Parts: sequence; C-alpha cells; structure tokens
Amino acid sequence: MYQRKLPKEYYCTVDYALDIFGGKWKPRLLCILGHKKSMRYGEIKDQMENISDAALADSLKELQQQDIIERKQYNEMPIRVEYSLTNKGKTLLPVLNTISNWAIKNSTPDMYKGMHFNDVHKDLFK
Amino acid sequence: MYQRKLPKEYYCTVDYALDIFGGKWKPRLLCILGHKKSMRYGEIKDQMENISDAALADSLKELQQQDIIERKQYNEMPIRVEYSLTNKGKTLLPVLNTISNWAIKNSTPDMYKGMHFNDVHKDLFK
DNA sequence: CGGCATCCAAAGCGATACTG
DNA sequence: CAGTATCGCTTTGGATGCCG
Repeated sequence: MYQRKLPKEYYCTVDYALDIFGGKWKPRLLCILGHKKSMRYGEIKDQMENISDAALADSLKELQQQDIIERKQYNEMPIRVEYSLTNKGKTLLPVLNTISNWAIKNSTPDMYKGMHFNDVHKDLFK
Repeated sequence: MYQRKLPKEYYCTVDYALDIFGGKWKPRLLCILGHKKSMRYGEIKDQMENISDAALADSLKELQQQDIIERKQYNEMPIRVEYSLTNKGKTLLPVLNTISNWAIKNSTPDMYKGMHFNDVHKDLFK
C-alpha cells in the first residue's frame, strides 16, 4: 500500500495547511464532502470521476489520521461505510471557500471539466 | 531544464488555485516575497534556505507566467535581478493569510523549522 | 461493497557542473 | 550574480487483481 509520509517539520504555516488539504485529490474530495452530511465510499468515488481505489483509500485514510474526516462502518449486508467531516474538518470550509473565490475571480468556466465549476463550486459552502 | 506542465482543465476551483500557488516551494516563496517590495534572486534563495537553483528558477518562472510575480533585470556589473509581486499576486496575500491563520490555530510552533513561524508567519501580511 | 497489495511508469526534485 | 543543463534518485500515482 502506498502511504504518503507527512514531514514532521515545516518551514511555513501555509506548507503545513497544504500538507493536510492540498495535493492532487484532497481539495476536490473535501469540496465534495463539504456539500453533504455524509457520503458512502462508492458515492465519493463516483463524484471524483477518475480516481483509483488506491488513491481514494489513501486520501481518506490520511484525512482520518488528521482528524479532518470521520469513518463510520455499518456491518450490514452488504457492508456500508459513511464518511463525514469532523468539527475540525468543518473549520476548513471557510478556508476552501476563500481559495475557491479567488480561483473563480481569476479563471473562466471553460477551464473546468464536468459540472463542478458552475453547479458546485460557485456557491461553495454558503 | 525541468518545467512542470500545467494541466489545462481542472475539476475544481481549489485545484486551479493550488496549481498556481501550491506545491513544494511556491507557498513559502510567496510568503517571503509578500513581506518585501522586491527581492533579489540570491536574497530569495537565502531565505528559502534549502532550495536548489533548478527548483527556485522553475518556481520563479512559473509564477511569472501566471502573472503572479514580475522580474526586472538591471544590467549592472554584476547583473542584478529583482522580483516582486504583481497586482494579481498581491490579491493572493489575503488568501495565503486565511490559510496561514487556519494552520496557526491547528499546529504548534515546534512543528516549524527556523524562524518562520514566530517571526514571520504569525503576523503574515498584516 | 469497500477496500488493500503489487507492479510499473511518470513526475518531481536534488546535486553537480557549467555559462553569460 | 543569476541563472541553465544533465543525470539519476525518490516520490507519486494509475492499473490490475484479490479479499473479507
């Protein structure tokens, strides 16, 4: 299994923050989770469109370890797993919103794939 | 020369923003530049402490291409080059400040190397 | 259904040497 | 002084297959 190692020391506060919610998958993952109370693994994977199981599982695990998201397993048949933001994770939403608003001001809809720009991120976390 | 390719399409506004100011070096670089009117190449390199010329030159070039920083060359002897934030680049400072404030609330000074946490980023861009 | 393990390819980056 | 060129290592991540 691939697992990213978090460095233990940083030079900059922004580096620390982006180590938690930056990278290839986590920003989008958090934006998607930020719109729902909770989501199942497969539901997240569908909305991420092009992510592999390995990358999704690793991202989810890292975010759990940082206390940003919570995992709840229901041992039904078939098994059901729900992910949701923790209280700490919710404090990221205004931060993501600030970043998103800057991006919207400095980009155009045609730079985006799928429905994410207009239907989701324009009103992110209001 | 190594040069990162910017993808042309994004799934998420946050991805777009982090493509501009995220990554290993650019957050710290922008934080450092954000405190001065302009800085010389060598001055930036000293404050970045552990960056290689290749990585620094590439980061500076990318940020120029995105109109975040500006390069001015003075053909003195020896040559002098000054970098500074553009107007667009300055609009990033409140965004970086928001991220930094979240990080400060969720980390401790001992997680940081050097003087950056206490002496610089605590009062970032005030 | 919700993952994890393995293999492999590509990207990112550092060290070194060199240049106008 | 302010970079650029090249090499090779390390990290990242996609594809595939398997499992409880």
